[in-house]
Amino acid sequence: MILEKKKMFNDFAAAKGLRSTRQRDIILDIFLSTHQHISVEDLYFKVKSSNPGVGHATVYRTLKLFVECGLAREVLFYDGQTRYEHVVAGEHHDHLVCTNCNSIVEFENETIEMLQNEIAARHGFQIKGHKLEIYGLCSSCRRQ
Amino acid sequence: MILEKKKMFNDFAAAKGLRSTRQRDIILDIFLSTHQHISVEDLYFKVKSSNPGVGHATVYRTLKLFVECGLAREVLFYDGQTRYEHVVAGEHHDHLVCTNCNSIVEFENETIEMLQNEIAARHGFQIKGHKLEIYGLCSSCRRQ
DNA sequence: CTTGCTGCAAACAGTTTGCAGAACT
DNA sequence: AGTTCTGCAAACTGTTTGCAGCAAG
Repeated sequence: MILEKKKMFNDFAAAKGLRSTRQRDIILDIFLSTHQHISVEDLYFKVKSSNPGVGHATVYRTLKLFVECGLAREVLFYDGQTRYEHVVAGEHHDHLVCTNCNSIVEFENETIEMLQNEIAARHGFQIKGHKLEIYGLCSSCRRQ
Repeated sequence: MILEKKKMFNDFAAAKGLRSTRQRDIILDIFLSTHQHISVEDLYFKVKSSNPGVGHATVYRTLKLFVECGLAREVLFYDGQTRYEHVVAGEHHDHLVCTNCNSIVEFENETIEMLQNEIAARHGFQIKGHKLEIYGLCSSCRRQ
Protein backbone atom coordinates (compact mmCIF):
# COMPACT_ATOMS: atom_id res chain seq x y z
CA MET A 1 0.00 0.00 0.00
CA ILE A 2 2.70 2.43 0.99
CA LEU A 3 5.03 0.92 -1.57
CA GLU A 4 2.33 1.22 -4.21
CA LYS A 5 1.99 4.87 -3.45
CA LYS A 6 5.70 5.44 -3.59
CA LYS A 7 5.72 3.74 -6.94
CA MET A 8 2.83 5.94 -8.04
CA PHE A 9 4.87 9.00 -7.23
CA ASN A 10 8.05 7.67 -8.78
CA ASP A 11 6.27 6.78 -12.00
CA PHE A 12 4.71 10.20 -12.12
CA ALA A 13 8.04 11.87 -11.45
CA ALA A 14 9.73 9.78 -14.12
CA ALA A 15 7.00 10.57 -16.63
CA LYS A 16 7.26 14.27 -15.96
CA GLY A 17 11.03 14.28 -15.85
CA LEU A 18 11.10 15.39 -12.22
CA ARG A 19 14.17 14.75 -10.17
CA SER A 20 14.28 12.49 -7.18
CA THR A 21 15.31 14.47 -4.15
CA ARG A 22 15.85 13.76 -0.51
CA GLN A 23 13.18 16.31 0.48
CA ARG A 24 10.48 14.76 -1.68
CA ASP A 25 11.25 11.33 -0.27
CA ILE A 26 11.03 12.60 3.28
CA ILE A 27 7.81 14.49 2.69
CA LEU A 28 6.22 11.52 0.94
CA ASP A 29 7.22 9.16 3.74
CA ILE A 30 5.81 11.41 6.38
CA PHE A 31 2.66 12.17 4.45
CA LEU A 32 2.03 8.46 3.95
CA SER A 33 2.48 7.87 7.65
CA THR A 34 -0.24 10.35 8.59
CA HIS A 35 -3.98 9.96 8.80
CA GLN A 36 -6.83 11.84 7.20
CA HIS A 37 -6.61 15.52 6.35
CA ILE A 38 -3.35 16.81 7.68
CA SER A 39 -2.75 20.53 7.36
CA VAL A 40 0.29 21.81 5.52
CA GLU A 41 1.47 23.39 8.73
CA ASP A 42 1.24 20.14 10.69
CA LEU A 43 3.00 18.23 7.97
CA TYR A 44 5.66 20.89 7.84
CA PHE A 45 6.31 20.56 11.56
CA LYS A 46 6.45 16.79 11.36
CA VAL A 47 8.97 17.07 8.56
CA LYS A 48 10.96 19.67 10.46
CA SER A 49 11.16 17.63 13.62
CA SER A 50 13.03 14.82 11.93
CA ASN A 51 14.64 16.98 9.32
CA PRO A 52 15.16 20.58 10.35
CA GLY A 53 16.57 21.84 7.09
CA VAL A 54 13.43 21.47 5.02
CA GLY A 55 11.65 24.68 4.12
CA HIS A 56 8.06 25.73 4.19
CA ALA A 57 7.83 26.28 0.47
CA THR A 58 9.10 22.83 -0.36
CA VAL A 59 6.31 21.24 1.63
CA TYR A 60 3.73 23.35 -0.20
CA ARG A 61 5.27 22.61 -3.55
CA THR A 62 5.58 18.91 -2.90
CA LEU A 63 2.00 18.53 -1.73
CA LYS A 64 0.83 20.05 -4.98
CA LEU A 65 2.80 17.37 -6.79
CA PHE A 66 1.07 14.70 -4.74
CA VAL A 67 -2.28 16.10 -5.77
CA GLU A 68 -1.17 16.18 -9.37
CA CYS A 69 -0.18 12.54 -9.36
CA GLY A 70 -3.35 11.42 -7.63
CA LEU A 71 -1.85 10.53 -4.26
CA ALA A 72 -3.51 13.27 -2.31
CA ARG A 73 -6.52 15.51 -2.42
CA GLU A 74 -7.04 19.00 -1.09
CA VAL A 75 -9.69 19.38 1.60
CA LEU A 76 -11.08 22.59 3.01
CA PHE A 77 -12.53 23.14 6.42
CA TYR A 78 -13.57 26.36 8.00
CA ASP A 79 -10.40 27.30 9.73
CA GLY A 80 -8.57 28.82 6.81
CA GLN A 81 -6.03 26.05 6.47
CA THR A 82 -5.75 23.79 3.49
CA ARG A 83 -5.53 20.16 4.37
CA TYR A 84 -4.50 17.14 2.35
CA GLU A 85 -5.90 13.68 2.58
CA HIS A 86 -4.92 10.39 1.03
CA VAL A 87 -6.72 9.32 -2.08
CA VAL A 88 -8.03 5.83 -1.62
CA ALA A 89 -8.87 3.59 -4.54
CA GLY A 90 -12.28 2.08 -5.10
CA GLU A 91 -14.49 5.10 -4.72
CA HIS A 92 -17.77 4.98 -6.52
CA HIS A 93 -20.46 7.21 -7.89
CA ASP A 94 -23.97 8.23 -6.96
CA HIS A 95 -27.07 9.04 -8.95
CA LEU A 96 -29.28 11.79 -10.20
CA VAL A 97 -32.66 10.29 -11.00
CA CYS A 98 -35.27 11.97 -13.19
CA THR A 99 -38.73 11.46 -11.73
CA ASN A 100 -40.34 12.06 -15.12
CA CYS A 101 -38.43 9.94 -17.62
CA ASN A 102 -36.52 7.80 -15.13
CA SER A 103 -33.22 8.53 -16.76
CA ILE A 104 -30.22 8.26 -14.50
CA VAL A 105 -27.12 10.36 -14.51
CA GLU A 106 -24.14 9.14 -12.56
CA PHE A 107 -21.91 11.45 -10.66
CA GLU A 108 -19.13 11.30 -8.14
CA ASN A 109 -18.36 13.76 -5.45
CA GLU A 110 -15.35 13.23 -3.31
CA THR A 111 -16.29 15.90 -0.85
CA ILE A 112 -19.61 14.22 -0.12
CA GLU A 113 -17.84 10.90 0.39
CA MET A 114 -15.45 12.55 2.75
CA LEU A 115 -18.22 14.26 4.68
CA GLN A 116 -20.01 10.95 4.98
CA ASN A 117 -16.91 9.43 6.52
CA GLU A 118 -16.75 12.28 8.95
CA ILE A 119 -20.40 11.93 9.91
CA ALA A 120 -20.04 8.20 10.40
CA ALA A 121 -16.95 8.68 12.53
CA ARG A 122 -18.70 11.30 14.61
CA HIS A 123 -21.45 8.78 15.41
CA GLY A 124 -19.10 5.90 16.01
CA PHE A 125 -20.28 4.12 12.88
CA GLN A 126 -18.09 1.77 10.95
CA ILE A 127 -19.11 2.60 7.41
CA LYS A 128 -19.80 -0.19 4.95
CA GLY A 129 -21.44 1.65 2.13
CA HIS A 130 -23.93 4.29 1.25
CA LYS A 131 -26.50 5.31 -1.24
CA LEU A 132 -27.11 8.83 -2.39
CA GLU A 133 -29.85 9.57 -4.84
CA ILE A 134 -30.95 12.98 -5.91
CA TYR A 135 -34.42 13.18 -7.40
CA GLY A 136 -35.73 15.80 -9.76
CA LEU A 137 -36.38 16.73 -13.34
CA CYS A 138 -33.59 16.28 -15.82
CA SER A 139 -32.71 19.08 -18.15
CA SER A 140 -34.80 17.82 -21.06
CA CYS A 141 -37.89 17.13 -18.95
CA ARG A 142 -37.66 20.59 -17.43
CA ARG A 143 -38.01 22.21 -20.81
CA GLN A 144 -41.25 20.45 -21.67
CA MET B 1 -39.58 35.82 1.37
CA ILE B 2 -37.32 38.83 1.23
CA LEU B 3 -39.42 40.58 3.83
CA GLU B 4 -39.26 37.51 6.04
CA LYS B 5 -35.52 37.57 5.86
CA LYS B 6 -35.36 41.23 6.65
CA LYS B 7 -37.55 40.57 9.64
CA MET B 8 -35.27 37.74 10.64
CA PHE B 9 -32.35 40.10 10.67
CA ASN B 10 -34.23 42.87 12.44
CA ASP B 11 -35.40 40.51 15.15
CA PHE B 12 -31.90 39.22 15.61
CA ALA B 13 -30.52 42.74 15.73
CA ALA B 14 -33.14 43.80 18.26
CA ALA B 15 -32.47 40.78 20.42
CA LYS B 16 -28.78 41.44 20.42
CA GLY B 17 -29.11 45.17 20.88
CA LEU B 18 -27.50 45.93 17.55
CA ARG B 19 -28.15 49.22 15.89
CA SER B 20 -29.93 49.63 12.62
CA THR B 21 -27.61 51.30 10.16
CA ARG B 22 -27.80 52.37 6.57
CA GLN B 23 -24.87 50.14 5.64
CA ARG B 24 -26.41 46.99 7.07
CA ASP B 25 -29.66 47.70 5.26
CA ILE B 26 -27.85 48.18 1.97
CA ILE B 27 -25.74 45.06 2.39
CA LEU B 28 -28.75 42.98 3.36
CA ASP B 29 -30.75 44.24 0.38
CA ILE B 30 -27.98 43.47 -2.03
CA PHE B 31 -27.21 40.12 -0.49
CA LEU B 32 -30.87 39.13 -0.72
CA SER B 33 -30.93 40.14 -4.37
CA THR B 34 -28.05 37.82 -5.26
CA HIS B 35 -28.01 34.17 -6.09
CA GLN B 36 -26.12 31.24 -4.64
CA HIS B 37 -22.65 31.61 -3.17
CA ILE B 38 -21.50 35.14 -3.76
CA SER B 39 -17.96 35.96 -2.74
CA VAL B 40 -17.31 38.73 -0.27
CA GLU B 41 -15.40 40.57 -2.95
CA ASP B 42 -18.26 40.41 -5.44
CA LEU B 43 -20.75 41.52 -2.84
CA TYR B 44 -18.45 44.34 -1.87
CA PHE B 45 -18.26 45.56 -5.45
CA LYS B 46 -22.01 45.35 -5.89
CA VAL B 47 -22.45 47.38 -2.74
CA LYS B 48 -19.81 49.88 -3.82
CA SER B 49 -21.37 50.43 -7.22
CA SER B 50 -24.58 51.77 -5.77
CA ASN B 51 -23.02 53.07 -2.63
CA PRO B 52 -19.38 54.07 -2.93
CA GLY B 53 -18.82 55.02 0.66
CA VAL B 54 -19.14 51.55 2.14
CA GLY B 55 -15.93 49.92 3.28
CA HIS B 56 -14.50 46.50 2.85
CA ALA B 57 -14.48 45.69 6.51
CA THR B 58 -18.12 46.51 6.95
CA VAL B 59 -19.10 43.96 4.34
CA TYR B 60 -17.03 41.30 6.07
CA ARG B 61 -18.44 42.21 9.46
CA THR B 62 -22.01 42.31 8.24
CA LEU B 63 -21.83 38.95 6.51
CA LYS B 64 -20.71 37.39 9.76
CA LEU B 65 -23.81 38.82 11.36
CA PHE B 66 -25.95 37.24 8.64
CA VAL B 67 -24.39 33.89 9.40
CA GLU B 68 -24.98 34.40 13.09
CA CYS B 69 -28.66 35.09 12.61
CA GLY B 70 -29.16 32.18 10.26
CA LEU B 71 -29.68 34.12 7.05
CA ALA B 72 -26.50 33.04 5.36
CA ARG B 73 -23.99 30.26 5.40
CA GLU B 74 -20.31 30.22 4.62
CA VAL B 75 -19.24 28.12 1.66
CA LEU B 76 -15.72 27.24 0.61
CA PHE B 77 -14.51 26.43 -2.84
CA TYR B 78 -10.99 25.91 -3.99
CA ASP B 79 -10.13 29.40 -5.07
CA GLY B 80 -9.27 30.85 -1.70
CA GLN B 81 -12.32 33.06 -1.44
CA THR B 82 -15.02 32.64 1.13
CA ARG B 83 -18.49 32.71 -0.30
CA TYR B 84 -21.86 33.16 1.33
CA GLU B 85 -25.10 31.56 0.30
CA HIS B 86 -28.67 32.00 1.43
CA VAL B 87 -30.02 29.64 4.00
CA VAL B 88 -33.27 28.19 2.81
CA ALA B 89 -35.85 26.85 5.18
CA GLY B 90 -37.15 23.30 5.07
CA GLU B 91 -33.92 21.39 5.02
CA HIS B 92 -34.10 17.89 6.33
CA HIS B 93 -31.90 15.17 7.67
CA ASP B 94 -30.46 11.93 6.37
CA HIS B 95 -29.76 8.57 7.94
CA LEU B 96 -27.09 6.34 9.29
CA VAL B 97 -28.44 2.78 9.20
CA CYS B 98 -26.98 -0.08 11.19
CA THR B 99 -26.93 -3.24 9.09
CA ASN B 100 -26.81 -5.40 12.18
CA CYS B 101 -29.46 -4.10 14.56
CA ASN B 102 -31.30 -1.87 12.07
CA SER B 103 -31.15 1.10 14.34
CA ILE B 104 -31.24 4.45 12.62
CA VAL B 105 -29.43 7.61 13.55
CA GLU B 106 -30.54 10.82 11.94
CA PHE B 107 -28.12 13.50 10.90
CA GLU B 108 -28.06 16.67 8.92
CA ASN B 109 -25.23 18.05 6.93
CA GLU B 110 -25.63 21.36 5.22
CA THR B 111 -22.51 21.01 3.17
CA ILE B 112 -23.75 17.79 1.63
CA GLU B 113 -27.08 19.42 0.85
CA MET B 114 -25.27 22.28 -0.76
CA LEU B 115 -23.03 20.03 -2.78
CA GLN B 116 -26.08 18.14 -3.99
CA ASN B 117 -27.56 21.38 -5.22
CA GLU B 118 -24.36 22.14 -7.04
CA ILE B 119 -24.26 18.71 -8.64
CA ALA B 120 -27.88 18.99 -9.74
CA ALA B 121 -27.25 22.44 -11.18
CA ARG B 122 -24.19 21.23 -13.01
CA HIS B 123 -26.30 18.55 -14.71
CA GLY B 124 -29.23 20.85 -15.43
CA PHE B 125 -31.42 19.04 -12.90
CA GLN B 126 -34.23 20.73 -11.09
CA ILE B 127 -33.91 19.12 -7.70
CA LYS B 128 -37.01 17.84 -5.94
CA GLY B 129 -35.56 15.80 -3.15
CA HIS B 130 -32.94 13.30 -2.27
CA LYS B 131 -32.13 10.38 -0.12
CA LEU B 132 -28.84 9.73 1.53
CA GLU B 133 -28.29 6.63 3.56
CA ILE B 134 -25.06 5.53 5.05
CA TYR B 135 -24.83 1.87 5.94
CA GLY B 136 -22.58 0.30 8.48
CA LEU B 137 -22.24 -0.95 12.01
CA CYS B 138 -23.34 1.30 14.80
CA SER B 139 -21.05 1.87 17.72
CA SER B 140 -22.63 -0.79 19.96
CA CYS B 141 -22.73 -3.46 17.27
CA ARG B 142 -19.07 -2.79 16.47
CA ARG B 143 -18.04 -3.67 19.98
CA GLN B 144 -19.65 -7.10 19.94
C1' DC C 1 28.13 21.01 -16.79
C1' DT C 2 23.38 21.78 -17.24
C1' DT C 3 19.06 22.21 -15.41
C1' DG C 4 15.86 21.55 -11.90
C1' DC C 5 15.17 21.93 -6.85
C1' DT C 6 15.63 24.10 -2.40
C1' DG C 7 15.54 27.54 1.31
C1' DC C 8 15.08 31.95 2.33
C1' DA C 9 12.82 36.12 2.44
C1' DA C 10 9.85 39.07 0.28
C1' DA C 11 5.48 39.41 -2.00
C1' DC C 12 0.66 38.38 -2.20
C1' DA C 13 -4.39 37.73 -1.33
C1' DG C 14 -7.97 37.40 1.65
C1' DT C 15 -9.45 38.60 6.10
C1' DT C 16 -9.27 40.82 10.66
C1' DT C 17 -8.33 44.52 13.84
C1' DG C 18 -7.30 49.15 16.15
C1' DC C 19 -8.69 53.51 16.22
C1' DA C 20 -10.62 58.15 15.47
C1' DG C 21 -14.58 60.12 13.94
C1' DA C 22 -19.54 59.54 12.44
C1' DA C 23 -24.09 57.88 13.41
C1' DC C 24 -27.71 55.74 15.98
C1' DT C 25 -30.73 55.72 20.12
C1' DA D 1 -24.53 62.07 25.87
C1' DG D 2 -23.30 57.59 25.53
C1' DT D 3 -22.16 53.85 22.90
C1' DT D 4 -22.05 51.31 18.74
C1' DC D 5 -20.73 51.27 13.98
C1' DT D 6 -17.95 52.69 10.14
C1' DG D 7 -13.97 53.50 7.05
C1' DC D 8 -9.40 53.57 6.76
C1' DA D 9 -5.07 51.68 7.00
C1' DA D 10 -2.18 48.64 9.16
C1' DA D 11 -1.65 44.00 10.80
C1' DC D 12 -2.16 39.12 10.20
C1' DT D 13 -2.35 34.47 8.22
C1' DG D 14 -1.80 31.16 4.88
C1' DT D 15 0.25 30.55 0.48
C1' DT D 16 3.13 31.70 -3.57
C1' DT D 17 7.14 33.46 -5.93
C1' DG D 18 11.93 35.29 -7.22
C1' DC D 19 16.34 34.28 -6.82
C1' DA D 20 21.01 32.71 -5.58
C1' DG D 21 23.16 28.67 -4.39
C1' DC D 22 22.89 23.55 -4.25
C1' DA D 23 22.40 19.02 -6.12
C1' DA D 24 20.78 15.46 -9.40
C1' DG D 25 21.50 13.54 -13.80
